[in-house]
Amino acid sequence: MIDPLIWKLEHYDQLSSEERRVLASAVSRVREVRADEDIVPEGTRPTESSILLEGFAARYKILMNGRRQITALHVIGDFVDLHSFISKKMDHGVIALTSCQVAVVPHDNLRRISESHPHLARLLWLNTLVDGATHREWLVAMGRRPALGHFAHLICELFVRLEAVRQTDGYSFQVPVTQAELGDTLGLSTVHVNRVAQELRLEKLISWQGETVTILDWERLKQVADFDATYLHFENEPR
Amino acid sequence: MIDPLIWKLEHYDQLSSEERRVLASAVSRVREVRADEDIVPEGTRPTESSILLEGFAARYKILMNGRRQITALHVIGDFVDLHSFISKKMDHGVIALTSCQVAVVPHDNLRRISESHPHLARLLWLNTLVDGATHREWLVAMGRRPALGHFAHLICELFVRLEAVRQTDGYSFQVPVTQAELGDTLGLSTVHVNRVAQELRLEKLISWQGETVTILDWERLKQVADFDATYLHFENEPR
DNA sequence: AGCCCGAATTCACTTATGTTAACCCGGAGC
DNA sequence: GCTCCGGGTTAACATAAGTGAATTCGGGCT
Repeated sequence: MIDPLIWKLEHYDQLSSEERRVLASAVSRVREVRADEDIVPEGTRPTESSILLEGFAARYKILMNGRRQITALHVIGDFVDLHSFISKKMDHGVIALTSCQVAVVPHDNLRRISESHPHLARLLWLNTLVDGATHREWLVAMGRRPALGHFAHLICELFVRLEAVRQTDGYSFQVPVTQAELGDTLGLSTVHVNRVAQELRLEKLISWQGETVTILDWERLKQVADFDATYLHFENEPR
Repeated sequence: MIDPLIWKLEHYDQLSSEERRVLASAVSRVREVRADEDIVPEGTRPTESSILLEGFAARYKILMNGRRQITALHVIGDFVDLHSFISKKMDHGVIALTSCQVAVVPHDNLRRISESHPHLARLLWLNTLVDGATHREWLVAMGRRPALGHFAHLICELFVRLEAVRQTDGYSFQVPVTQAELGDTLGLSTVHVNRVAQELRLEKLISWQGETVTILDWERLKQVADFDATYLHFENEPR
């Protein structure tokens, strides 16, 4: 059931069958969340963490002036709020962008893992570190890349991440995210997201029909995005 | 010697004297780094991590077009590359903004801590989680706050973080960072940093003479910045 | 006291992106 | 087949922030 997470962790390092078993048995139940509902609301103190099994989710923060910034997009296999196991209080919300299915892992089970399976614990730690590295990459994109490069970078990242959890079909994959949500993600207005999306299509870098994105020219897209996947740390090595 | 780090961790949770001892004895040596030199270069695979004992440092990334984005500012007591213990390869550089003194902790020692002192390991994990939460806060500021609020937010954050490691004097503290470096931090041009800094002074929110910043009106500054320190997780509780 | 040099400041001008408001399109439901 | 509605698209205009270059400031050195 949590195979996508296992696939992702196995991109980082070898997992023993014992570790796979421990991880799978840490799940207590599965929960359904409807689109546009919070998977984890800001300000709460969860006693369990959630692994996304199906759907798309986003971490976000709402400002006083009502504007929203999405700080992370989550796909199948992502542990969307693993950090709450240690940081305790949610300083942001996690919302379901589509209807979602999540596997729930009680913090007590995570604690047991951290006490008795240090290597697995380190891989979970790494999982949160990659979230952090991704935040940094987004900061760079937001601060120093033009809108076109920023958008292209996001597409490159989604492609590589979705490929790792077997959610791509050649160069095509599903991105069930509206342009308004993309605006909140990229820090742009909806109108400008539309302009930039059109330029990417005009340049024959991608096609985007409905929810299906297809990368038409991976090399040139990477170049426009100045994309380097190092930060995702998908390199299997002893950790 | 690593008291500032201990102070910070003790803001998160109680440390046992054994844990303090283990942490202190994990340090193998102290290193000096001159201003503008890398403490940890991008692309390397460190075998040890660094705790900042003296000075100011920054994590950064240089783009193909030569532009730079600073993704984190580090102050005394910060573990600037703890993540390299697990992620192995540096996907960004860490530069000394002033001359710096750093305590060096071999990864072998960190591994031993992760095997034998799970609670301490969780606090180190938390240390990296707060880095991540800070990245998110910066993303929000960068994407959805006007330059003035963004700048104000950074000052609020530095004040709270410096206070935790006893580097403030009332509402005054040292920020040895040029306006050009602030531009790379905030994602703004040097000229605009200057304009915004002047507005903050004009509004009597802060004074900034040489390297000394003084907050003149904390309440109003927080309000302009829409600042909420929750994300720093300085709340002592069992982790 | 005079000189240097990096940093801060100012100025004039450009541009990327935001805003507001229509308008259009396609699929879900009747 | 018609209507509704959320999303996508366009257009006209406004503005925050960038650019390039000159000027000033201030602390360290001679």
